[in-house]
Amino acid sequence: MGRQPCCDKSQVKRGPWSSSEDLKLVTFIQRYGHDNWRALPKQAGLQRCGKSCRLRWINYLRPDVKRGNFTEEEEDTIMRLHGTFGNKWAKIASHLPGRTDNEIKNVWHTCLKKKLLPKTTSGSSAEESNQESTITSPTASSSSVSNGTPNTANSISASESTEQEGQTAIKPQSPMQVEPEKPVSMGIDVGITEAMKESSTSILAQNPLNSSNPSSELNVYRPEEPSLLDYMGPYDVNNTLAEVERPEGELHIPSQLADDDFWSFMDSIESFKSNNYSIESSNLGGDHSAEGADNNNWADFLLTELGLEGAKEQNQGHFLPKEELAQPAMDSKPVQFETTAKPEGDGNMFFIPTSPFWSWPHNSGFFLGEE
DNA sequence: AAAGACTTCAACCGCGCACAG
DNA sequence: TCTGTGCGCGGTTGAAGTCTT
Repeated sequence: MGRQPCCDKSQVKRGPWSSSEDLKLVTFIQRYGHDNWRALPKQAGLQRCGKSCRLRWINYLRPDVKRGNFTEEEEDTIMRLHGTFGNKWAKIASHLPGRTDNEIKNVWHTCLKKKLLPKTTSGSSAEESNQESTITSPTASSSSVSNGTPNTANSISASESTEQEGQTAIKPQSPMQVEPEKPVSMGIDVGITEAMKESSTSILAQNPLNSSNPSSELNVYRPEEPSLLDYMGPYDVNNTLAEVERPEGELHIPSQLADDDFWSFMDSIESFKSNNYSIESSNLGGDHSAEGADNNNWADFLLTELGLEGAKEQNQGHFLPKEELAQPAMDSKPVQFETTAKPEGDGNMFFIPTSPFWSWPHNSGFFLGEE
């Protein structure tokens, strides 16, 4: 009797994940964790199988997952560890914080294997067969370590190897082990172009908030330019608002944020909408002022500032998908604004919406443009 | 400019292992 | 000890992107 499939294939969606599905998954896991992958899709309202959710989370959505090209150091480490462990990708990944086994496996097959070949001219066939043998025979790799093959990749110390067996290597931190009150940096970037990812640098390292945040050492992806997605402050899963310093100056809104899910999320935050604040702003020659009940729809306000006020109505009550909005220019559009009043609390403080998915700049909560 | 070849990588699949009952 | 269930791992696939002709 064969093994039962993990789920009813006819009932689940397959293929690439949409930003909407990502949003659902991340939001759910941030709030409730992932104790039971099998039950998670149903609870989160996803038409996916649990396995698919797990894979998506681990390989892509997890906050500490590091994206972008592998450094030379990382590549060296992979080659060295591969010589020791063979195709034990998960074990190799445990040595590379923020990197997933899948990613390492891919980079091995696409780049590193080729790099290794030119080095092994006369003995290339033996080297190759040795490596490939690890695919079908897990023990083959360990024997290759002990057989004295003059392979620099085998130079990992015995103690290190043993240590790995005990799983004491750096482990990616489970999101639900993160206290909600602690600063959480998110590498999620729905709506951000691949080009931005490619040019990404570690703004994280420059952020003083991160020096006290151990998890931030994982060097997650950050866009080169600080943006609305670059929020580094504390994220409270139980409260979708974060209190930040009163924003003044330019609010840069990347066009990539013109995403259906983002705007829906912004509009969904009742507590934010009910805050009685007023904003005076000007953009593209037009002056707008917004005050409390007169403009308690944050998404509409921002769309107005972006000159996209008609977008929602044009699409049967929904905002246009990002594919249509995020063109022609992908640059940030600055919105000049100044808050003038806030009835409650410290006058220098201001509430901004937060989410596990959509984030805001660190420091004042907004990216302040040049004077 | 178009077509085909090649590369990349996200996602899928099946199996083995661990664990609870 | 046996059996069922869920998770994690490693191999593979295929769509999309890039390069070459």
